[in-house]
Amino acid sequence: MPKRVDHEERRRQIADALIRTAATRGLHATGMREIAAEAGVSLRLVQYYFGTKEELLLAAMQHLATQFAERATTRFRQAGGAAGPGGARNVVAAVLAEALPADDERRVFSVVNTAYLALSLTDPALAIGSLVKNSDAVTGVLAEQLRRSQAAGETPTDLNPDLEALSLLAMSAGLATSVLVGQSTIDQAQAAIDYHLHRLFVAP
Amino acid sequence: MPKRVDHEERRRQIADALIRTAATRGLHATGMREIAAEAGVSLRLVQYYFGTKEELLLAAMQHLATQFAERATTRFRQAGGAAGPGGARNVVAAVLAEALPADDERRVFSVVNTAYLALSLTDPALAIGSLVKNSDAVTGVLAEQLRRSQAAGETPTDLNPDLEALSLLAMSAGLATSVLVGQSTIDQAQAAIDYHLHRLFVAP
DNA sequence: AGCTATTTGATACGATCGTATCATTAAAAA
DNA sequence: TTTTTAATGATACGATCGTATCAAATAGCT
Repeated sequence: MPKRVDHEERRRQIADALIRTAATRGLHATGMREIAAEAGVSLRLVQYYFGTKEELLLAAMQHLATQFAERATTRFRQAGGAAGPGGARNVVAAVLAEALPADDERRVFSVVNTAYLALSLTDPALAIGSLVKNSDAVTGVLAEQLRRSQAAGETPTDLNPDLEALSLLAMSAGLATSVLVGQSTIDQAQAAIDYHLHRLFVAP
Repeated sequence: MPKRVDHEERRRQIADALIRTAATRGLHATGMREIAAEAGVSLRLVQYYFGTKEELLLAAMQHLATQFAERATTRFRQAGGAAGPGGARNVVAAVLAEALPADDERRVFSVVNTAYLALSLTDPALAIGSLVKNSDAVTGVLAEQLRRSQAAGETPTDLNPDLEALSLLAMSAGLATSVLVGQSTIDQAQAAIDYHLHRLFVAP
């Protein structure tokens, strides 16, 4: 038997290289040769693991969504999880804050995610699939947490969980791009999120 | 004296063609030849009015920002303007609703605007200039209107005008992209805006 | 050692892109 | 009618891109 290599690991490595270069040179301007150089492999190998560039783009998009989901999960677990009093606030705060480009890692995500978003609006082959499904699920989670918090008496009952969830997620996404273009600072964006958290969650 | 032509008009015409094709085929995928065909002129003429493609891209971005500002102005004037009771609400509602892709015209703006946003994040030559300045000015207007409404007793004094203005604009932008990707409908996005307007403006 | 999966190398092809360069025509104002 | 500007036409150039195609070399597992 010959050399054995984890194909998924290699694909992740190459996809990471794409994401990295796309964050600095732009997604559309990132070519196969540049990706190979960034990944430290040959152009031929990129073709070996991804037959076509479209396949690579799709895999990288999926990878980006997965990474984001993992980071969000980690963050809200570190915040104490969803159980017990104030748990709902932890979940909401974690999801909203995770979308902000607070450090280099998250900035890369925001930039490339925006690039994929723009690209998918006109390229039906990309179909945005992963990203939308992700956001859709998150919206449901937020609404559910708000309802749970309302039942626990920690959130005013006169607010609409569904509309709040939708607008909160839209707001965090909008704040992220606001920071990216330099219109507002990270602190301002975080302050806006905290401001709304204060409005949504009262003392238990 | 020879034939006289309004150069600015011609430039607008070509820039419009760029915006139109960019909304359907993508900004990066839109070539000079395609723009010329869409504008109904020769490729040579596009080169005549715009020496380089970068110049054309910048002019079209400026044009896009101008069109948006004009539409927003028209809308809030039709809503009764800023004077008198409830005027602040008119201004805020107009600005927020204008950002939503409610019809084809606004959808084109949202799509191309998103494309420019993504492009400017990695292309320093574009520098996003027009768009950011626009959003920055709008944020100031919103905050000012909220303060005025607070002074008139039509808005709760315990809310923060600056943070509200920043998050409202971020929210409308986020809602716009949410509609674009099909995650939510126009009605849901408008409902979210109305929901927050109800929270911000009470009976006089 | 031998088989096999992995990886690299060196190109080359066709297409498309932005840009440049010739020349010519159309038309309106003087 | 002359003059000047607007506009078109037909290409052509160099570059870059995704992709394909030849081949060879490397290295682990049995």
